[in-house]
Amino acid sequence: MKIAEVSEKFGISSDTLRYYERIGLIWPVNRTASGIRDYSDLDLRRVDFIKCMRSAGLPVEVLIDYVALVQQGDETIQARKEILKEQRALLAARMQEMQKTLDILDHKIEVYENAVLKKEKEIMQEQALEIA
Amino acid sequence: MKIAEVSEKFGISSDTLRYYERIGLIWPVNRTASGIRDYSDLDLRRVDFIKCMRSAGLPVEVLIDYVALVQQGDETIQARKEILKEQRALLAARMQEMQKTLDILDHKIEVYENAVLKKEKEIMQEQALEIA
DNA sequence: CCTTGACTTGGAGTTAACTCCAGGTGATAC
DNA sequence: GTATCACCTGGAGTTAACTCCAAGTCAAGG
Repeated sequence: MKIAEVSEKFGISSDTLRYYERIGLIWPVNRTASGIRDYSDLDLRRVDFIKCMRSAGLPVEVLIDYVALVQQGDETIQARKEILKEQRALLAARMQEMQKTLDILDHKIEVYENAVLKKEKEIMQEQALEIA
Repeated sequence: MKIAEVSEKFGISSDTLRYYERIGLIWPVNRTASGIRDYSDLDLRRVDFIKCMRSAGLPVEVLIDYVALVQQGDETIQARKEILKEQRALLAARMQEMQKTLDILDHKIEVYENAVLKKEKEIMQEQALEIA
């Protein structure tokens, strides 16, 4: 699969895909004889993983470290697990913050809703007075 | 309340508080005769609101627009509600993305956990062989 | 065969959101 | 009263994460 197809498939620009590879966020992708990237199924799964992690806000730097550990083999399993656990905790904390904000937004929207309804009612009564 | 105290209370730097005021993210704060900011209770509630919205990732630019509408009075209630509803939807979508990532992280952590346990077991068996 | 278009690289530019700095003023501690 | 400290402003600098650009190479269509 060529870079433009991968870009299309995941909604990530070709520039970003090359950037990710350059900084070590995804493994080096196989090339055709003329040097053009040819993404394998494994490459696609790696892109998908990084896309998922990035979409949740995990920092690029942390993910680079993680990928480097994966490349170093089985000896780093413990270290990888620790990274994921830490990022999992941070993510859960962010989500809790966001839930708090969501609740406040819902409350404010409801208050505004009531304010709008009240105003409409007043206007209707004014119109009723005009007709009377 | 002086800026350093507000900074302490909310965990927002004085620089950021001044920056927020400068760009219109929070209302102008009352000053003492010599020009020093003196945050009122209302100011504190505004800071708290902005802190909450920012912590959930609502863009500064959107919040500036929202605050400007609040300052324009009751005529803008409908427009304000629309902004909040849109941001609420975006926030919920981000949270869903993050939940997906959280699930994947939990799965991976579990896989790593099992890998670590398996390795420990192998080592124990080796030790048992040595002793035997 | 030649043009068009997708690909390549290294490096520069952009964006959002702060964060820091220099230079200056007023208030407080000793 | 003087030294230190928090505060002020306008503007410059930083950081993360892309995003764009110039200049060059290769492959396929007409």
